[in-house]
Amino acid sequence: MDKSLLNRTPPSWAPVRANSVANQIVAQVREALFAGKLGPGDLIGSEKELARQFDVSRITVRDALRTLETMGIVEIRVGATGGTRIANGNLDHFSDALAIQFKLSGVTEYEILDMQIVIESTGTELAAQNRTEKDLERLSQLLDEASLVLDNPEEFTQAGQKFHLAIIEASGNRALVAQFKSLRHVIWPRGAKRAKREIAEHAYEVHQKLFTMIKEGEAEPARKLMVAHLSSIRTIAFPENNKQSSNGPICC
Amino acid sequence: MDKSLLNRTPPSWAPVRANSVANQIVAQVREALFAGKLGPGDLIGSEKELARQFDVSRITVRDALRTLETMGIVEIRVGATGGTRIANGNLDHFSDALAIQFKLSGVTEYEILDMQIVIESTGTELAAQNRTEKDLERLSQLLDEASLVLDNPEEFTQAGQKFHLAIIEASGNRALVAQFKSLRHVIWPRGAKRAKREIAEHAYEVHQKLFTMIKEGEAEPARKLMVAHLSSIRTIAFPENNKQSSNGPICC
DNA sequence: TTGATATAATGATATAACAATTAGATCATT
DNA sequence: AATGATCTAATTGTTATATCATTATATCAA
Repeated sequence: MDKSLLNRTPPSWAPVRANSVANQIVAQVREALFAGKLGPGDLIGSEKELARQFDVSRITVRDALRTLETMGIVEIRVGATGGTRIANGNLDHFSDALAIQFKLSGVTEYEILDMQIVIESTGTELAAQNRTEKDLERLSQLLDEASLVLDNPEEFTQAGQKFHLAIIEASGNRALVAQFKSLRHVIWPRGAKRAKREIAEHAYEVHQKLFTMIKEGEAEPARKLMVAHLSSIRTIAFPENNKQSSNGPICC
Repeated sequence: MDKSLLNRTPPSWAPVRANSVANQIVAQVREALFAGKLGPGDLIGSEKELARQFDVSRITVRDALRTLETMGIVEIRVGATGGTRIANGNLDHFSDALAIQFKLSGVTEYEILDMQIVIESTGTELAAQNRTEKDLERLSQLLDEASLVLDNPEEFTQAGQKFHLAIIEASGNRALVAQFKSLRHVIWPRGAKRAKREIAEHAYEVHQKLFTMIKEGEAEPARKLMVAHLSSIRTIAFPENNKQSSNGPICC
Protein backbone atom coordinates (compact mmCIF):
# COMPACT_ATOMS: atom_id res chain seq x y z
CA MET A 1 0.00 0.00 0.00
CA ASP A 2 1.34 3.33 -0.95
CA LYS A 3 0.09 6.83 -1.18
CA SER A 4 0.85 6.85 -4.87
CA LEU A 5 -2.09 4.50 -5.27
CA LEU A 6 -4.47 7.11 -4.06
CA ASN A 7 -6.08 9.21 -6.69
CA ARG A 8 -6.11 12.67 -5.25
CA THR A 9 -7.60 14.28 -8.32
CA PRO A 10 -10.60 12.16 -9.31
CA PRO A 11 -12.61 12.90 -12.45
CA SER A 12 -14.80 15.90 -11.88
CA TRP A 13 -18.01 14.18 -12.90
CA ALA A 14 -17.77 11.53 -10.22
CA PRO A 15 -19.73 11.93 -7.00
CA VAL A 16 -17.75 13.36 -4.17
CA ARG A 17 -18.23 10.83 -1.48
CA ALA A 18 -17.51 7.79 -3.60
CA ASN A 19 -14.08 9.15 -4.36
CA SER A 20 -13.22 10.38 -0.92
CA VAL A 21 -9.74 9.46 0.17
CA ALA A 22 -11.19 7.35 2.97
CA ASN A 23 -13.27 5.36 0.52
CA GLN A 24 -10.28 4.81 -1.70
CA ILE A 25 -8.46 3.25 1.22
CA VAL A 26 -11.46 1.04 1.86
CA ALA A 27 -11.45 -0.06 -1.77
CA GLN A 28 -7.75 -0.87 -1.65
CA VAL A 29 -8.05 -3.08 1.39
CA ARG A 30 -11.03 -4.83 -0.14
CA GLU A 31 -9.25 -5.51 -3.35
CA ALA A 32 -6.20 -6.78 -1.52
CA LEU A 33 -8.50 -9.16 0.31
CA PHE A 34 -10.09 -10.52 -2.85
CA ALA A 35 -6.72 -10.73 -4.55
CA GLY A 36 -5.52 -12.94 -1.74
CA LYS A 37 -2.88 -10.49 -0.64
CA LEU A 38 -4.56 -10.23 2.74
CA GLY A 39 -6.20 -12.95 4.78
CA PRO A 40 -7.85 -13.39 8.20
CA GLY A 41 -5.54 -12.43 11.03
CA ASP A 42 -3.19 -10.33 8.93
CA LEU A 43 -2.17 -7.11 10.61
CA ILE A 44 -2.90 -4.04 8.52
CA GLY A 45 -1.18 -1.65 10.87
CA SER A 46 -1.89 1.05 13.39
CA GLU A 47 -3.73 4.24 12.57
CA LYS A 48 -0.49 6.18 12.75
CA GLU A 49 1.34 3.81 10.43
CA LEU A 50 -1.48 3.82 7.92
CA ALA A 51 -1.70 7.59 8.05
CA ARG A 52 1.98 7.75 7.20
CA GLN A 53 1.78 5.11 4.47
CA PHE A 54 -1.14 6.75 2.71
CA ASP A 55 0.07 10.23 3.54
CA VAL A 56 -3.27 11.25 4.99
CA SER A 57 -4.42 12.32 8.41
CA ARG A 58 -5.38 9.94 11.17
CA ILE A 59 -8.98 11.12 10.87
CA THR A 60 -9.19 9.94 7.30
CA VAL A 61 -7.66 6.61 8.19
CA ARG A 62 -10.10 6.26 11.04
CA ASP A 63 -13.02 6.90 8.69
CA ALA A 64 -11.78 4.15 6.42
CA LEU A 65 -11.16 1.72 9.27
CA ARG A 66 -14.58 2.41 10.76
CA THR A 67 -16.14 1.52 7.43
CA LEU A 68 -14.07 -1.62 7.04
CA GLU A 69 -14.91 -2.62 10.58
CA THR A 70 -18.64 -2.20 9.98
CA MET A 71 -18.31 -4.24 6.81
CA GLY A 72 -16.80 -6.95 8.97
CA ILE A 73 -13.57 -6.90 7.02
CA VAL A 74 -11.32 -5.87 9.89
CA GLU A 75 -11.21 -6.08 13.64
CA ILE A 76 -9.84 -3.23 15.71
CA ARG A 77 -8.23 -3.64 19.11
CA VAL A 78 -7.09 -0.90 21.43
CA GLY A 79 -4.01 -0.90 23.57
CA ALA A 80 -0.46 -2.09 23.06
CA THR A 81 -0.16 -4.64 20.24
CA GLY A 82 -3.56 -3.39 19.21
CA GLY A 83 -4.32 -2.07 15.79
CA THR A 84 -6.31 -3.33 12.84
CA ARG A 85 -6.35 -6.88 11.57
CA ILE A 86 -8.26 -8.72 8.87
CA ALA A 87 -11.23 -10.26 10.62
CA ASN A 88 -12.45 -13.78 10.69
CA GLY A 89 -15.73 -14.10 8.88
CA ASN A 90 -18.87 -13.46 10.86
CA LEU A 91 -22.02 -14.09 8.91
CA ASP A 92 -24.17 -12.69 11.69
CA HIS A 93 -23.10 -9.22 10.59
CA PHE A 94 -24.62 -9.86 7.23
CA SER A 95 -27.84 -11.18 8.70
CA ASP A 96 -28.16 -8.01 10.72
CA ALA A 97 -27.52 -5.86 7.68
CA LEU A 98 -30.11 -7.67 5.63
CA ALA A 99 -32.65 -7.38 8.41
CA ILE A 100 -32.08 -3.63 8.43
CA GLN A 101 -32.71 -3.48 4.71
CA PHE A 102 -35.97 -5.36 5.13
CA LYS A 103 -37.03 -2.71 7.59
CA LEU A 104 -36.00 0.18 5.36
CA SER A 105 -37.59 -1.36 2.30
CA GLY A 106 -40.91 -1.80 4.02
CA VAL A 107 -41.03 -5.54 3.52
CA THR A 108 -44.15 -6.83 5.23
CA GLU A 109 -44.37 -9.46 7.92
CA TYR A 110 -46.17 -11.74 5.52
CA GLU A 111 -43.43 -11.66 2.97
CA ILE A 112 -40.93 -12.51 5.66
CA LEU A 113 -43.09 -15.25 7.11
CA ASP A 114 -43.41 -16.81 3.69
CA MET A 115 -39.67 -16.65 3.23
CA GLN A 116 -39.12 -18.20 6.63
CA ILE A 117 -41.20 -21.16 5.58
CA VAL A 118 -39.24 -21.48 2.35
CA ILE A 119 -35.83 -21.28 3.97
CA GLU A 120 -36.65 -23.34 7.00
CA SER A 121 -38.40 -26.15 5.17
CA THR A 122 -35.51 -26.38 2.74
CA GLY A 123 -33.09 -26.40 5.63
CA THR A 124 -35.04 -29.21 7.25
CA GLU A 125 -34.97 -31.26 4.08
CA LEU A 126 -31.21 -30.75 3.75
CA ALA A 127 -30.70 -31.54 7.42
CA ALA A 128 -32.32 -34.94 6.94
CA GLN A 129 -29.86 -35.57 4.13
CA ASN A 130 -26.69 -34.16 5.59
CA ARG A 131 -26.92 -34.22 9.38
CA THR A 132 -23.86 -35.52 11.16
CA GLU A 133 -23.72 -37.43 14.43
CA LYS A 134 -22.72 -34.22 16.12
CA ASP A 135 -25.78 -32.46 14.73
CA LEU A 136 -28.01 -35.21 16.10
CA GLU A 137 -26.39 -34.95 19.52
CA ARG A 138 -26.97 -31.23 19.55
CA LEU A 139 -30.61 -31.59 18.52
CA SER A 140 -31.19 -34.31 21.09
CA GLN A 141 -29.67 -32.19 23.81
CA LEU A 142 -31.85 -29.23 22.90
CA LEU A 143 -34.93 -31.45 22.99
CA ASP A 144 -34.02 -32.54 26.49
CA GLU A 145 -33.54 -28.97 27.60
CA ALA A 146 -36.91 -27.98 26.19
CA SER A 147 -38.64 -30.85 27.99
CA LEU A 148 -37.55 -29.36 31.30
CA VAL A 149 -39.21 -26.00 30.72
CA LEU A 150 -42.58 -26.98 29.30
CA ASP A 151 -44.22 -24.87 31.97
CA ASN A 152 -42.10 -21.81 31.40
CA PRO A 153 -43.43 -20.14 28.25
CA GLU A 154 -40.53 -17.78 27.82
CA GLU A 155 -37.80 -20.33 28.28
CA PHE A 156 -39.62 -22.88 26.18
CA THR A 157 -39.94 -20.44 23.33
CA GLN A 158 -36.24 -19.73 23.58
CA ALA A 159 -35.35 -23.41 23.63
CA GLY A 160 -37.60 -23.95 20.63
CA GLN A 161 -35.84 -21.26 18.67
CA LYS A 162 -32.50 -22.85 19.42
CA PHE A 163 -33.85 -26.15 18.15
CA HIS A 164 -35.01 -24.58 14.92
CA LEU A 165 -31.63 -22.93 14.42
CA ALA A 166 -29.84 -26.19 15.13
CA ILE A 167 -31.88 -27.88 12.40
CA ILE A 168 -30.85 -25.27 9.89
CA GLU A 169 -27.24 -25.57 10.93
CA ALA A 170 -27.49 -29.32 10.39
CA SER A 171 -28.20 -28.61 6.74
CA GLY A 172 -24.51 -28.05 6.29
CA ASN A 173 -25.08 -24.94 4.20
CA ARG A 174 -23.77 -21.81 5.85
CA ALA A 175 -25.25 -19.56 3.20
CA LEU A 176 -28.65 -20.92 4.13
CA VAL A 177 -27.94 -20.37 7.82
CA ALA A 178 -27.06 -16.74 7.11
CA GLN A 179 -30.30 -16.15 5.22
CA PHE A 180 -32.27 -17.89 7.94
CA LYS A 181 -30.81 -15.67 10.62
CA SER A 182 -31.65 -12.55 8.68
CA LEU A 183 -35.31 -13.52 8.80
CA ARG A 184 -35.36 -14.79 12.33
CA HIS A 185 -35.89 -11.65 14.34
CA VAL A 186 -39.18 -10.83 12.75
CA ILE A 187 -41.51 -13.39 14.23
CA TRP A 188 -40.70 -12.75 17.84
CA PRO A 189 -39.74 -9.12 17.98
CA ARG A 190 -41.81 -8.41 21.05
CA GLY A 191 -40.99 -11.67 22.80
CA ALA A 192 -44.62 -11.34 23.63
CA LYS A 193 -46.32 -14.37 22.28
CA ARG A 194 -45.82 -17.08 24.80
CA ALA A 195 -46.64 -20.71 24.56
CA LYS A 196 -49.05 -22.06 27.08
CA ARG A 197 -48.57 -25.53 28.47
CA GLU A 198 -50.74 -27.40 25.99
CA ILE A 199 -49.30 -25.51 23.06
CA ALA A 200 -45.79 -26.14 24.32
CA GLU A 201 -46.50 -29.84 24.63
CA HIS A 202 -47.76 -29.98 21.09
CA ALA A 203 -44.73 -28.12 19.78
CA TYR A 204 -42.48 -30.44 21.73
CA GLU A 205 -44.11 -33.48 20.13
CA VAL A 206 -43.62 -32.01 16.69
CA HIS A 207 -40.00 -31.30 17.48
CA GLN A 208 -39.53 -34.90 18.54
CA LYS A 209 -41.02 -36.10 15.28
CA LEU A 210 -38.82 -33.74 13.33
CA PHE A 211 -35.80 -35.07 15.14
CA THR A 212 -36.68 -38.65 14.32
CA MET A 213 -37.27 -37.88 10.67
CA ILE A 214 -33.99 -36.00 10.41
CA LYS A 215 -32.20 -38.83 12.17
CA GLU A 216 -33.72 -41.39 9.81
CA GLY A 217 -33.03 -39.31 6.75
CA GLU A 218 -36.69 -38.91 5.81
CA ALA A 219 -36.18 -35.66 3.95
CA GLU A 220 -39.51 -35.05 2.28
CA PRO A 221 -41.68 -35.97 5.29
CA ALA A 222 -39.50 -33.77 7.46
CA ARG A 223 -39.97 -30.91 5.06
CA LYS A 224 -43.71 -31.28 5.01
CA LEU A 225 -43.94 -31.54 8.77
CA MET A 226 -41.87 -28.38 9.14
CA VAL A 227 -44.13 -26.50 6.76
CA ALA A 228 -47.18 -27.57 8.76
CA HIS A 229 -45.41 -26.73 12.00
CA LEU A 230 -44.49 -23.23 10.89
CA SER A 231 -47.95 -22.58 9.53
CA SER A 232 -49.32 -23.58 12.90
CA ILE A 233 -46.93 -21.23 14.67
CA ARG A 234 -47.97 -18.44 12.36
CA THR A 235 -51.61 -19.02 13.22
CA ILE A 236 -50.78 -18.70 16.90
CA ALA A 237 -48.47 -15.73 16.56
CA PHE A 238 -50.67 -13.79 14.16
CA PRO A 239 -54.22 -14.79 15.01
CA GLU A 240 -55.63 -11.45 13.96
CA ASN A 241 -54.60 -11.99 10.36
CA ASN A 242 -55.05 -15.66 9.98
CA LYS A 243 -55.95 -15.33 6.36
CA GLN A 244 -53.69 -17.08 3.98
CA SER A 245 -50.70 -15.24 2.65
CA SER A 246 -51.74 -12.85 -0.04
CA ASN A 247 -49.41 -14.72 -2.31
CA GLY A 248 -51.20 -17.96 -2.00
CA PRO A 249 -49.79 -21.18 -0.64
CA ILE A 250 -46.06 -21.57 -0.53
CA CYS A 251 -44.84 -24.68 -2.21
CA CYS A 252 -45.84 -28.33 -1.64
CA MET B 1 -32.00 12.26 21.29
CA ASP B 2 -30.19 13.76 24.18
CA LYS B 3 -26.78 13.51 25.68
CA SER B 4 -28.29 12.23 28.89
CA LEU B 5 -29.03 9.04 27.00
CA LEU B 6 -25.35 8.39 26.57
CA ASN B 7 -23.82 6.24 29.20
CA ARG B 8 -20.48 7.82 29.85
CA THR B 9 -19.56 5.48 32.67
CA PRO B 10 -20.27 1.94 31.49
CA PRO B 11 -19.79 -1.08 33.73
CA SER B 12 -16.13 -1.81 34.08
CA TRP B 13 -16.43 -5.40 32.91
CA ALA B 14 -17.80 -4.47 29.52
CA PRO B 15 -15.48 -4.37 26.50
CA VAL B 16 -14.24 -0.94 25.63
CA ARG B 17 -15.13 -0.61 22.00
CA ALA B 18 -18.70 -1.80 22.33
CA ASN B 19 -19.36 1.00 24.77
CA SER B 20 -17.58 3.74 22.92
CA VAL B 21 -19.59 6.91 22.68
CA ALA B 22 -19.72 6.57 18.91
CA ASN B 23 -21.16 3.08 19.15
CA GLN B 24 -23.76 4.25 21.63
CA ILE B 25 -24.93 6.79 19.11
CA VAL B 26 -25.10 4.09 16.47
CA ALA B 27 -27.17 1.92 18.77
CA GLN B 28 -29.57 4.75 19.51
CA VAL B 29 -30.26 5.53 15.88
CA ARG B 30 -30.66 1.86 15.10
CA GLU B 31 -33.12 1.35 17.89
CA ALA B 32 -35.06 4.44 16.90
CA LEU B 33 -35.36 2.98 13.42
CA PHE B 34 -36.69 -0.35 14.61
CA ALA B 35 -38.98 1.35 17.09
CA GLY B 36 -40.52 3.30 14.25
CA LYS B 37 -39.39 6.65 15.61
CA LEU B 38 -37.32 7.19 12.50
CA GLY B 39 -38.15 6.27 8.94
CA PRO B 40 -36.66 6.60 5.46
CA GLY B 41 -36.04 10.22 4.50
CA ASP B 42 -36.07 11.56 8.03
CA LEU B 43 -33.35 14.10 8.62
CA ILE B 44 -31.11 13.25 11.53
CA GLY B 45 -29.16 16.48 11.42
CA SER B 46 -25.79 17.86 10.51
CA GLU B 47 -22.59 16.80 12.18
CA LYS B 48 -22.46 20.04 14.09
CA GLU B 49 -26.02 19.73 15.33
CA LEU B 50 -25.51 16.15 16.40
CA ALA B 51 -22.27 17.02 18.14
CA ARG B 52 -24.16 19.64 20.12
CA GLN B 53 -27.12 17.39 20.87
CA PHE B 54 -24.99 14.53 22.12
CA ASP B 55 -22.42 16.87 23.63
CA VAL B 56 -19.55 15.12 21.90
CA SER B 57 -17.02 16.21 19.34
CA ARG B 58 -17.66 16.21 15.64
CA ILE B 59 -15.15 13.43 15.12
CA THR B 60 -17.08 11.13 17.39
CA VAL B 61 -20.28 11.92 15.56
CA ARG B 62 -18.53 11.26 12.29
CA ASP B 63 -17.39 7.88 13.50
CA ALA B 64 -20.96 7.00 14.34
CA LEU B 65 -22.36 8.35 11.07
CA ARG B 66 -19.76 6.52 9.08
CA THR B 67 -20.78 3.28 10.72
CA LEU B 68 -24.46 3.94 10.17
CA GLU B 69 -23.76 4.78 6.56
CA THR B 70 -21.89 1.54 6.00
CA MET B 71 -24.75 -0.32 7.62
CA GLY B 72 -26.99 1.27 5.02
CA ILE B 73 -29.09 2.97 7.68
CA VAL B 74 -28.31 6.55 6.70
CA GLU B 75 -27.32 8.50 3.65
CA ILE B 76 -24.91 11.41 3.90
CA ARG B 77 -24.89 14.36 1.53
CA VAL B 78 -22.40 17.19 1.44
CA GLY B 79 -23.14 20.81 0.74
CA ALA B 80 -25.93 23.13 1.77
CA THR B 81 -29.10 21.32 2.83
CA GLY B 82 -26.86 18.31 3.12
CA GLY B 83 -26.52 16.28 6.26
CA THR B 84 -27.56 12.83 7.33
CA ARG B 85 -30.89 11.21 6.55
CA ILE B 86 -32.39 7.81 7.13
CA ALA B 87 -31.74 5.90 3.94
CA ASN B 88 -34.10 4.16 1.61
CA GLY B 89 -33.36 0.50 1.43
CA ASN B 90 -30.73 -0.44 -1.08
CA LEU B 91 -30.21 -4.12 -1.43
CA ASP B 92 -27.73 -4.10 -4.25
CA HIS B 93 -24.82 -2.98 -2.13
CA PHE B 94 -25.09 -6.04 -0.01
CA SER B 95 -23.90 -8.64 -2.40
CA ASP B 96 -20.50 -7.11 -1.87
CA ALA B 97 -20.72 -7.25 1.88
CA LEU B 98 -22.02 -10.79 1.75
CA ALA B 99 -19.37 -11.91 -0.68
CA ILE B 100 -16.75 -10.58 1.69
CA GLN B 101 -18.19 -12.45 4.64
CA PHE B 102 -18.45 -15.65 2.65
CA LYS B 103 -14.87 -15.22 1.60
CA LEU B 104 -13.68 -14.63 5.16
CA SER B 105 -15.81 -17.46 6.53
CA GLY B 106 -14.60 -19.94 3.95
CA VAL B 107 -18.10 -20.66 2.66
CA THR B 108 -17.73 -22.78 -0.46
CA GLU B 109 -19.04 -22.10 -3.92
CA TYR B 110 -21.22 -25.16 -3.63
CA GLU B 111 -23.06 -23.86 -0.63
CA ILE B 112 -23.74 -20.63 -2.44
CA LEU B 113 -24.80 -22.31 -5.66
CA ASP B 114 -27.16 -24.59 -3.79
CA MET B 115 -28.67 -21.60 -2.05
CA GLN B 116 -29.10 -19.76 -5.32
CA ILE B 117 -31.01 -22.72 -6.72
CA VAL B 118 -33.25 -22.83 -3.67
CA ILE B 119 -34.06 -19.14 -3.80
CA GLU B 120 -34.48 -18.91 -7.53
CA SER B 121 -36.57 -22.03 -7.97
CA THR B 122 -38.85 -20.94 -5.18
CA GLY B 123 -39.14 -17.52 -6.76
CA THR B 124 -40.08 -19.12 -10.05
CA GLU B 125 -42.78 -21.18 -8.41
CA LEU B 126 -44.20 -18.13 -6.68
CA ALA B 127 -44.00 -16.11 -9.86
CA ALA B 128 -46.23 -18.62 -11.61
CA GLN B 129 -48.75 -18.14 -8.83
CA ASN B 130 -48.59 -14.43 -8.29
CA ARG B 131 -47.41 -12.78 -11.49
CA THR B 132 -49.38 -9.73 -12.57
CA GLU B 133 -50.05 -8.54 -16.08
CA LYS B 134 -47.33 -5.99 -15.59
CA ASP B 135 -44.88 -8.69 -14.65
CA LEU B 136 -45.73 -10.61 -17.80
CA GLU B 137 -45.23 -7.53 -19.92
CA ARG B 138 -41.86 -6.96 -18.37
CA LEU B 139 -40.79 -10.56 -18.91
CA SER B 140 -42.00 -10.53 -22.50
CA GLN B 141 -40.12 -7.35 -23.18
CA LEU B 142 -36.91 -8.75 -21.75
CA LEU B 143 -37.30 -11.85 -23.89
CA ASP B 144 -37.58 -9.69 -26.96
CA GLU B 145 -34.50 -7.76 -26.01
CA ALA B 146 -32.54 -10.95 -25.49
CA SER B 147 -33.57 -12.30 -28.89
CA LEU B 148 -31.83 -9.36 -30.53
CA VAL B 149 -28.45 -10.05 -28.99
CA LEU B 150 -28.11 -13.80 -29.39
CA ASP B 151 -24.78 -13.23 -31.09
CA ASN B 152 -23.41 -10.89 -28.49
CA PRO B 153 -22.33 -13.04 -25.56
CA GLU B 154 -21.84 -10.20 -23.15
CA GLU B 155 -25.13 -8.47 -23.85
CA PHE B 156 -27.02 -11.72 -23.93
CA THR B 157 -25.68 -12.70 -20.53
CA GLN B 158 -26.74 -9.33 -19.21
CA ALA B 159 -30.21 -9.64 -20.71
CA GLY B 160 -30.51 -13.12 -19.28
CA GLN B 161 -29.66 -11.92 -15.83
CA LYS B 162 -32.31 -9.24 -16.11
CA PHE B 163 -34.82 -11.89 -17.09
CA HIS B 164 -33.95 -14.00 -14.07
CA LEU B 165 -34.30 -11.01 -11.78
CA ALA B 166 -37.64 -10.10 -13.32
CA ILE B 167 -38.92 -13.59 -12.60
CA ILE B 168 -37.95 -13.28 -8.96
CA GLU B 169 -39.58 -9.88 -8.75
CA ALA B 170 -42.75 -11.38 -10.17
CA SER B 171 -42.91 -13.58 -7.10
CA GLY B 172 -44.29 -10.60 -5.22
CA ASN B 173 -42.04 -11.26 -2.24
CA ARG B 174 -39.50 -8.54 -1.62
CA ALA B 175 -37.71 -10.51 1.05
CA LEU B 176 -37.07 -13.17 -1.53
CA VAL B 177 -35.91 -10.56 -4.01
CA ALA B 178 -33.52 -9.22 -1.41
CA GLN B 179 -32.03 -12.60 -0.71
CA PHE B 180 -31.75 -13.32 -4.40
CA LYS B 181 -29.91 -10.08 -4.98
CA SER B 182 -27.63 -10.69 -2.06
CA LEU B 183 -26.42 -13.93 -3.61
CA ARG B 184 -26.52 -12.79 -7.18
CA HIS B 185 -23.07 -11.43 -7.76
CA VAL B 186 -21.27 -13.38 -5.11
CA ILE B 187 -19.99 -15.93 -7.56
CA TRP B 188 -20.00 -14.04 -10.83
CA PRO B 189 -18.46 -10.79 -9.72
CA ARG B 190 -17.49 -9.53 -13.13
CA GLY B 191 -20.21 -11.03 -15.29
CA ALA B 192 -17.39 -13.07 -16.69
CA LYS B 193 -18.91 -16.22 -18.06
CA ARG B 194 -20.16 -15.64 -21.55
CA ALA B 195 -22.54 -17.66 -23.60
CA LYS B 196 -21.68 -18.70 -27.12
CA ARG B 197 -24.30 -18.65 -29.83
CA GLU B 198 -25.58 -22.22 -29.47
CA ILE B 199 -25.63 -21.96 -25.71
CA ALA B 200 -27.41 -18.65 -25.92
CA GLU B 201 -30.06 -20.12 -28.20
CA HIS B 202 -30.67 -22.95 -25.80
CA ALA B 203 -30.93 -20.58 -22.86
CA TYR B 204 -33.32 -18.43 -24.84
CA GLU B 205 -35.57 -21.42 -25.53
CA VAL B 206 -35.61 -22.31 -21.87
CA HIS B 207 -36.48 -18.74 -20.97
CA GLN B 208 -39.37 -18.83 -23.41
CA LYS B 209 -40.66 -22.02 -21.82
CA LEU B 210 -40.30 -20.50 -18.37
CA PHE B 211 -42.25 -17.48 -19.51
CA THR B 212 -45.07 -19.63 -20.84
CA MET B 213 -45.27 -21.68 -17.67
CA ILE B 214 -45.29 -18.59 -15.48
CA LYS B 215 -47.96 -17.04 -17.68
CA GLU B 216 -50.10 -20.17 -17.49
CA GLY B 217 -49.61 -20.52 -13.76
CA GLU B 218 -47.85 -23.86 -14.01
CA ALA B 219 -45.94 -23.47 -10.79
CA GLU B 220 -44.38 -26.87 -10.21
CA PRO B 221 -43.26 -27.42 -13.81
CA ALA B 222 -41.78 -23.95 -13.83
CA ARG B 223 -39.89 -24.72 -10.66
CA LYS B 224 -38.49 -27.94 -12.02
CA LEU B 225 -37.46 -26.35 -15.27
CA MET B 226 -35.67 -23.58 -13.40
CA VAL B 227 -33.80 -26.10 -11.28
CA ALA B 228 -32.71 -27.92 -14.41
CA HIS B 229 -31.81 -24.64 -16.08
CA LEU B 230 -29.65 -23.50 -13.19
CA SER B 231 -27.99 -26.87 -12.89
CA SER B 232 -27.15 -26.61 -16.56
CA ILE B 233 -25.70 -23.16 -16.07
CA ARG B 234 -23.65 -24.46 -13.20
CA THR B 235 -22.28 -27.21 -15.38
CA ILE B 236 -21.17 -24.69 -17.94
CA ALA B 237 -19.76 -22.22 -15.47
CA PHE B 238 -18.01 -24.77 -13.29
CA PRO B 239 -17.05 -27.56 -15.65
CA GLU B 240 -13.98 -28.48 -13.67
CA ASN B 241 -16.04 -29.47 -10.65
CA ASN B 242 -19.07 -30.95 -12.23
CA LYS B 243 -19.55 -33.45 -9.46
CA GLN B 244 -22.76 -33.19 -7.58
CA SER B 245 -22.98 -30.84 -4.64
CA SER B 246 -21.37 -32.39 -1.62
CA ASN B 247 -24.68 -32.07 0.11
CA GLY B 248 -26.57 -34.21 -2.31
CA PRO B 249 -29.41 -33.10 -4.52
CA ILE B 250 -31.37 -30.06 -3.55
CA CYS B 251 -35.06 -30.62 -3.31
CA CYS B 252 -37.45 -32.21 -5.81
C1' DT C 1 -36.75 35.26 -17.82
C1' DT C 2 -32.28 33.70 -17.72
C1' DG C 3 -27.73 33.01 -16.41
C1' DA C 4 -23.88 34.21 -13.66
C1' DT C 5 -22.30 35.12 -9.01
C1' DA C 6 -22.13 35.49 -4.09
C1' DT C 7 -23.31 33.34 0.17
C1' DA C 8 -23.93 30.20 3.71
C1' DA C 9 -24.32 25.55 5.25
C1' DT C 10 -22.20 21.17 5.24
C1' DG C 11 -19.11 17.34 4.89
C1' DA C 12 -13.91 16.06 4.08
C1' DT C 13 -9.48 16.51 5.65
C1' DA C 14 -5.59 18.13 8.46
C1' DT C 15 -3.05 19.06 12.85
C1' DA C 16 -2.23 18.79 17.66
C1' DA C 17 -3.21 17.23 22.02
C1' DC C 18 -4.82 14.44 25.86
C1' DA C 19 -7.35 10.32 27.94
C1' DA C 20 -8.19 5.40 28.35
C1' DT C 21 -6.72 0.92 27.51
C1' DT C 22 -3.62 -2.93 26.97
C1' DA C 23 0.47 -6.13 26.50
C1' DG C 24 4.76 -6.73 27.92
C1' DA C 25 8.89 -5.48 30.60
C1' DT C 26 10.70 -4.46 34.97
C1' DC C 27 11.27 -4.93 39.66
C1' DA C 28 10.48 -6.00 44.48
C1' DT C 29 8.97 -9.50 47.60
C1' DT C 30 8.47 -13.97 49.31
C1' DA D 1 12.75 -19.19 41.30
C1' DA D 2 8.03 -17.82 41.43
C1' DT D 3 4.79 -14.41 42.03
C1' DG D 4 2.59 -10.21 42.07
C1' DA D 5 2.72 -5.23 41.68
C1' DT D 6 4.23 -1.45 38.98
C1' DC D 7 6.04 0.95 35.15
C1' DT D 8 6.36 1.76 30.19
C1' DA D 9 5.30 2.20 25.57
C1' DA D 10 2.03 1.61 21.93
C1' DT D 11 -2.56 2.08 20.40
C1' DT D 12 -7.24 3.52 19.94
C1' DG D 13 -10.87 6.97 21.72
C1' DT D 14 -12.02 11.67 22.08
C1' DT D 15 -11.64 16.65 21.89
C1' DA D 16 -10.57 21.20 19.80
C1' DT D 17 -9.61 24.12 16.00
C1' DA D 18 -8.89 25.19 11.41
C1' DT D 19 -9.08 24.95 6.27
C1' DC D 20 -10.74 23.11 1.86
C1' DA D 21 -14.39 21.31 -1.33
C1' DT D 22 -19.04 20.91 -2.42
C1' DT D 23 -23.77 22.31 -2.99
C1' DA D 24 -28.43 24.53 -2.63
C1' DT D 25 -30.23 28.88 -2.39
C1' DA D 26 -30.45 33.74 -2.81
C1' DT D 27 -29.05 37.66 -5.21
C1' DC D 28 -28.20 40.43 -9.04
C1' DA D 29 -27.34 41.80 -13.78
C1' DA D 30 -28.36 41.35 -18.69
